[in-house]
Amino acid sequence: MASTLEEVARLAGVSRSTVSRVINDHPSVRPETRERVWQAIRKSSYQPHALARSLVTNRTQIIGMVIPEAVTTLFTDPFFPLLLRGATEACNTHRYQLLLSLFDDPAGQEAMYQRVLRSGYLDGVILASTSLDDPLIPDLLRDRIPFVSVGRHPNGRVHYVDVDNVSGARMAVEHLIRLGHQRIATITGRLDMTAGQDRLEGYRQTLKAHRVPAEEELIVEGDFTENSGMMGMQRLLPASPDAVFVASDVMAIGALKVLRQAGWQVPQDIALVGFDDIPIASAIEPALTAVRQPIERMGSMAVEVLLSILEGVSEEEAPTHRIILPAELVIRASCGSP
Amino acid sequence: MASTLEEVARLAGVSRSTVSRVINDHPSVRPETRERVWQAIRKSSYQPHALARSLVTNRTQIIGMVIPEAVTTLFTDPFFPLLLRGATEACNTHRYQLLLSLFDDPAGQEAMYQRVLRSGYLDGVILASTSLDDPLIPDLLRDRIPFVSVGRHPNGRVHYVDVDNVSGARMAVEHLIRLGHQRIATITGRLDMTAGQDRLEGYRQTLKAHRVPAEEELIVEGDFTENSGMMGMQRLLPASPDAVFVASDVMAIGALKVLRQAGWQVPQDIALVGFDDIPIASAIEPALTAVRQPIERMGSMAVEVLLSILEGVSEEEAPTHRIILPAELVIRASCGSP
DNA sequence: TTGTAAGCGTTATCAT
DNA sequence: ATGATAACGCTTACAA
Repeated sequence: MASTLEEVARLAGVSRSTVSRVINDHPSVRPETRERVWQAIRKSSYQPHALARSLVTNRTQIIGMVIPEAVTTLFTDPFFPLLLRGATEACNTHRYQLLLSLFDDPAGQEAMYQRVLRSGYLDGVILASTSLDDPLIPDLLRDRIPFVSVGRHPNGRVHYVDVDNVSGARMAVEHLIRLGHQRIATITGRLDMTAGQDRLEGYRQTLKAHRVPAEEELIVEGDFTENSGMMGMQRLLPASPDAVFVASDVMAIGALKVLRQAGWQVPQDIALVGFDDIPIASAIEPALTAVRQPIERMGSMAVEVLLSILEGVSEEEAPTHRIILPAELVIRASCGSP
Repeated sequence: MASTLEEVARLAGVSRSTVSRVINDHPSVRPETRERVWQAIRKSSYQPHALARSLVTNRTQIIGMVIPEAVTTLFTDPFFPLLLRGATEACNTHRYQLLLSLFDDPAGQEAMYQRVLRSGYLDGVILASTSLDDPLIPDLLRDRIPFVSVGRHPNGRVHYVDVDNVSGARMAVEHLIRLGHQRIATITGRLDMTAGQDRLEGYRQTLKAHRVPAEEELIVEGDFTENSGMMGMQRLLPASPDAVFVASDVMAIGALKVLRQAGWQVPQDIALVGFDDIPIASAIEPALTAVRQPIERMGSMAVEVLLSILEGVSEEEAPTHRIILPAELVIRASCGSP
């Protein structure tokens, strides 16, 4: 069934090398030979053995998508599916494959790193949602494994693709201020991730710019999960904010549940803005005003950037790619109208 | 950096074979030799080259997860992320890797099939949500590529893992009947998939069992997308059903939107039951009563079954694995109470 | 217990 | 333009 170069060669009455040349579109093959070889290839329904090829070319056409341990629980968040879809789309157009690695336990992560990342199976890696202190990044740098991070990273050698979290948060909070809200609270994302930090930063900047005093009791830390959104809202209630900027839609849904239970009306009693604009945002009651990030686009861009690095002519210190995509505010019902 | 067996062997003063034996835990290596070799391995931070190994063992420890073209748009449905999570989990415990293939266009699918499935990169494949007439299944059978389908398939040689769709649907409709509903409609799933067929079958069986006449105007076909749920509900309104069994939660959300717009109260004016019990089901207002399927479990089971096939001693006609996991009815607010 | 050597199916270099 | 032949890094008989 799985025929080899050798058999095709015999069938066509040429040598392995010639068949190989035909397969790889090498110019110096006489047209009639080429045709004869193609016939033999079709006849034997030959398919090159990717492994054997990779062994010599040092290219597998496979890139890894690594999502570290801590976020695995988060996988129900539509963020990852969308990211994946963008990434696979780009892979498809470039005839690359995507190997998905969800690291589940911290112990396994190191083992996985050795086994997968250093095994020669991958041409490069996309890293999603890593925390700032994730050992993966230094490891990858040390081993010179080409990778692109989805999410800003301070290290100057890390290529990344990100959304403009700071200005996204600013747009959200400015919207709330414009609507006349005074006590604007926030439920932050994980603060050991730049996305969490940046969204908080945008929140702070906006309050400052509008001379609204930042009260620490109006800032509670979440971790992007729905549950942390519920806990956060719970802790916020006593401070009686009149608006909350929630750093992710999933957390906003959690917050909404708590508000409903506590008998607060949204947006009458309190306004809510989310971040992400995942599909459910428009399905819930009231429809959620949210900062939209181009998640799919980030996935495909990450792949594009990685491939451009892989095809980089000069191994030597090429510039670090740092791509920031714009965010956008989608206004729905959860903030009411002015 | 990437050292080879050869170098380790030189460092330890033994031959390549011995190092190979140590790496592969072959028993016949003298303990002291083994120790010496391990030291050399650590010292050179040697990592076996997976490709080279695979070339000779004919095993890559990679399995593919294939999601055909038509469903790619569906990828925002939490079904797939959950399935993926289950699958990766099982892969992690068995030290396998998962290669994700989303086929985006029908044209590309054939090319992809040749390139990926027949290239020798995969030990086996998990197939998700294929339609009955997808050419992939006959192709895989012909090429004797080991695979497991997530979702029942009538071909007797297809191994599969599925949820008990018929009895799940029965539970849903029986619940509605128990609550006194008379005009029970259904928005079906894609009828070119067994999941869609089976859920409709369960609906029909139950009506029959309870001597409720099946009116064809109460049956509309959907395709599992939210949009088809909206369209389906739209078409159902004139028939004024007092309950709807919707074959997926995502469609139920679409139906809910239409009902809201039309001014129908759920559950006062009409009851709604979904299928899947994805996380949002409990987040929306009113919380959705739904048939729960163990999606993650299906993902991990599919992997387990595939691996058991791969490790199957006798290539010869082993029995076809057909695993049906139980469904469960989760009662919430969308049907009201008796 | 250990080493030698023959592959695995390609690509790539060098003659011809 | 084509064909030998040597890698690529590993496993695995077969010998010793």
